[in-house]
Amino acid sequence: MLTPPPTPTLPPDTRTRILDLAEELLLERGFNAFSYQHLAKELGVKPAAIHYHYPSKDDLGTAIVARQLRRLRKWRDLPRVADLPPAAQFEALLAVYDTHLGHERRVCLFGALAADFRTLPAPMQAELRTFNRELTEWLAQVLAVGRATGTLRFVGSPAAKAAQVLTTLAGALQVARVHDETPFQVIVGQLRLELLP
Amino acid sequence: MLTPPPTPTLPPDTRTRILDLAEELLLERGFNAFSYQHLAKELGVKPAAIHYHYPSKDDLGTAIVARQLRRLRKWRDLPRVADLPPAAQFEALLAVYDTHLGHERRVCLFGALAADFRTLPAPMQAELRTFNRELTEWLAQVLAVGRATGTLRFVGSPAAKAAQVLTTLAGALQVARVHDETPFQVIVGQLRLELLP
DNA sequence: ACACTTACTTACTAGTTAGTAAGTAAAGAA
DNA sequence: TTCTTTACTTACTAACTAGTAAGTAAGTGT
Repeated sequence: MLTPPPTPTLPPDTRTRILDLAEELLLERGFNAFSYQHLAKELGVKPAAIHYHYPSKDDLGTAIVARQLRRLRKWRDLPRVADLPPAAQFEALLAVYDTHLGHERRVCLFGALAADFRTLPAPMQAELRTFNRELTEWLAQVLAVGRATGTLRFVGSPAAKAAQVLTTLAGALQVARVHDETPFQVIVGQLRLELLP
Repeated sequence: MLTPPPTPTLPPDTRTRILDLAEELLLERGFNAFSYQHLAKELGVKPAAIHYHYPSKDDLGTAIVARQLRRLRKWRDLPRVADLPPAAQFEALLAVYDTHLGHERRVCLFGALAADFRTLPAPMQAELRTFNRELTEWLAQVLAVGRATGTLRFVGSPAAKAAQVLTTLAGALQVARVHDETPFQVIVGQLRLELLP
C-alpha cells in the first residue's frame, strides 16, 4: 500500500474559505439570500472576522465575480482549451455547465445574478458585464472558426449565435434547478443536434 | 372633442394594488429584495395592512405566481391567440416577452425566481413548476403543428425545441437587464431566423 | 337599533441585518 | 527585546425583518 503523496495544495486560509463558501451560497441560493452570519456560523468564525477580510458585502460580492472573471480568462487561455478544434472547444464549454449541474445543480454566475442585478453594487455589475462580454466574444470566435472549417453549422452571425447559445445554457441550468436534470440534458442535446453536422 | 368613455375598470382595491406592486418589485428586483415595508411605504398604508390581506410573504409570493398561471391559461385560450396559425402564435409569444422588455426591462416570472428557487416556499415552487410545464407544453404543440403544416422549421422533437426556445427567451430578458435591449433583439432575431422558413 | 364584518391603524415583539470600535494573542521584523 | 502587523474576538449599535395583538371607524345586514 502506497501512502498518498503529500498534497501540494496548502489548506485554504480563512480569506479563501470565506470566498469559496460565499460563492457556493451565491450560486445555490442567490446573493440576497445569505448573510455574514450564515458564512460565519458555517466557517466557525465570528461575523466580524468576515468584515475584516471583506469590509462590506459589496466587497465580498465583487471579489466573487472578479475571481470568476480571472478563472474564465485562465480557462480560455489554457493550452488544453485554446489549442482544441472548435467543435471540441464547444464540448469543453458544455462540460463546464455540466460540472455546475453536478455540483448540487448550481446555476452559472450570470444566471445567479441577473434577476437581482439592480440590487447589486455598481462594481459587481461592471464585472459581470465584462464576464459575459468576454465569454460571448470567445464563443463567437470559436463558432466563426468552426463554421469556416466545416465542423460547426449554423445560420446568422457568429456573435448572434454565441449570444443565443450562452443565454440558452444559462437558462438551462435554471430550468434544471426548478425541475430536474432532464430538461437540461434535453436542451443541451438540442444544441448539439443543431450545431454539430 | 369627445370625452373619453367612462372607464369600465374600477379603481383597483388595496388587495390588488399590493399584488400589482409586489409583482412589479419581484420582476424588477427579485423576491428577496423587497419587504412589506417597501410595499407599505409606496402604497401609503401600514405594513400590517399587507399582513391583513397576505398574512405572510409566502402567501403573497404564492398569490403572485398563482395569478400569473391564471393569466397564462387565459391568454393561451383566448380566441385571438388559440385560433392563430402556428407562426403567428409564435410571434404572439415573442410579443409578450417584448412587452416585458418595454416595462423597465422586467424579466419573466421564471427568470425572476429561478436563481432564488431554493429559498422559496414550497407552494410557490410548485406553482412555478406548473407554470413552466404548461407553457412548454403549449409551445411544443404549436411547434408540432407548425412543422407539420410547413410554416415552422426545426430539427429534433417539438418538446425539446420548445424547452430550448423558452429557456432562451427567459435568458434573453436577463441579458437585456445586464446589458441593454440590443442583445435581446439579437437573440430573438436569431430565433426567428432559425424557425421561420 | 344593534350585531357583525371589512379594512384597516397603532403599538409592539423577537430575531436578523450589515457594520463598527476596541481589545487581544501570536507571529515576524528591528 | 520591543515594535508592528496580522488575524482575529467581544461587545455593541442602528436599522430593518416578518409577524402579532388589540383597537377602531365605516359600512352591511337584520
